[in-house]
Amino acid sequence: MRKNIAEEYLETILYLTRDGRRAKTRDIAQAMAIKPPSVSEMLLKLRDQGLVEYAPYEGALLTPSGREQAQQIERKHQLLETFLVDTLGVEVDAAHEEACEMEHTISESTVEKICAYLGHPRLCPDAHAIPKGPCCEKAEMCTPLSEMKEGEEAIIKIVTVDSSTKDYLLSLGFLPDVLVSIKKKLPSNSLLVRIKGAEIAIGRDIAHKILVCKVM
Amino acid sequence: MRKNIAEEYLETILYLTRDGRRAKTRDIAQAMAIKPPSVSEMLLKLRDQGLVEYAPYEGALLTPSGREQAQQIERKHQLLETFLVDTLGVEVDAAHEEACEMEHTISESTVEKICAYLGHPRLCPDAHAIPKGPCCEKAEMCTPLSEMKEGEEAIIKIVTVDSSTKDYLLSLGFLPDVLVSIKKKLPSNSLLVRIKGAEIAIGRDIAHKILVCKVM
DNA sequence: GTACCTAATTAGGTGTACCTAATAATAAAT
DNA sequence: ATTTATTATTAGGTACACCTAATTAGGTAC
Repeated sequence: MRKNIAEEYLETILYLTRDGRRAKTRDIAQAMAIKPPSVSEMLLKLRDQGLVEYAPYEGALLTPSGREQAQQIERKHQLLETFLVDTLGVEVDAAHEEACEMEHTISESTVEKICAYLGHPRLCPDAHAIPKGPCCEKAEMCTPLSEMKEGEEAIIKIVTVDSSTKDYLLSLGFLPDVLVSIKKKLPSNSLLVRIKGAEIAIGRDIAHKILVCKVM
Repeated sequence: MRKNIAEEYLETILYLTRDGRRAKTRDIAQAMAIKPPSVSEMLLKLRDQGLVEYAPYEGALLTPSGREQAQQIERKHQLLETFLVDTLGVEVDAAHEEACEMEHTISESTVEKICAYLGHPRLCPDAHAIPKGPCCEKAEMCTPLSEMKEGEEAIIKIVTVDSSTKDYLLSLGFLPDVLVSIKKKLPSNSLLVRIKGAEIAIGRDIAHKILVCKVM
């Protein structure tokens, strides 16, 4: 079974079962612009894979694992669409079409990076809610380094910056689970921090992208 | 013939003919991890589509139209890879793999937007040169609004900003081919410009993303 | 309860991209 | 020049996702 195709079915079934009812063969076929016999056939395969609950003449339902996969694809779609529209300025309709294709090729770890890049958005350009991902949960337990006050201490948790900045920060010792203390907040909103015994100045923009966990 | 698959063949042939020699069936098969008979078969189809020059036992060569398509995919790949690595901080190897998939799903117009977003980069993270696209040519004939001097006038050409900023600028009349004149350059590098009779302040960051053509 | 209608399934078939095994062409070696 | 090795092609077959046409199941009307 082709991965993209299975994903399309799962997405469609997720959509059609939103109201709690089982998805009918006919409706799945219609939504995917294919004929009902193709659906019957595929539902058997998806059932064998443990992705849908299905018995002939009774429609289909997602199993927990099928639902999880479907939701993950949907989230990929929404984050891609958000990125295309909000960051690149692609038209909403075109972005939707393109996200439909790209959602099957982007990896889990890359969507998480896009999510962080977009600041863990809660809404898609089409106004649908975007479910939280693992990156959102983590980010919620953290505060940007830029919001720390003088004298406070924190543990570095997530650093989401481009690769050259990342290399620079790594060379300074900015790794997850390392302790930093804020020595001074400069008027430009730059920070003077102490890390591994060295005092380092960090610009406002970068400090905003370093998420830390306050130490009480 | 599936689009993605044809594209994979074209890319492979482009790569294998870099040295001027014709691509051998065996080498194409090896590069694509498939068997030679599959290649022979597909080469006939690609020939019928006018994408490759091919005669049995003589290997394959790209036609002008095939070469153009192949180069376009290659450029998509490189820009995606650059984006993944430089902007999102994805590991180089993972980015390469992912770009291999995504290159077939991203549209021409969206790659152009990514290219502009990245500032028309000339090099890929893997050190290969990225060929110029139409957006690069246009951008070369323009200067960022932020580099204009007080008293100068210019025609707006390309505005590459996120969608909310775009809406804001549109409401002010920042459309292509509209004339702006720089009234004052503020110490913060913000600009006071005159557009359609109104005086408007534009921040440094936004001014950098508005490309204009100087009027002498 | 029977007739009827709609929806779903089964049966059988198509096109695509791959495969293996067998055959043919080219290139290299003696 | 003939044999040998390599490479390419042809022939025939598989898996997949779709299709149409025919059949069967389930719900509704009378």
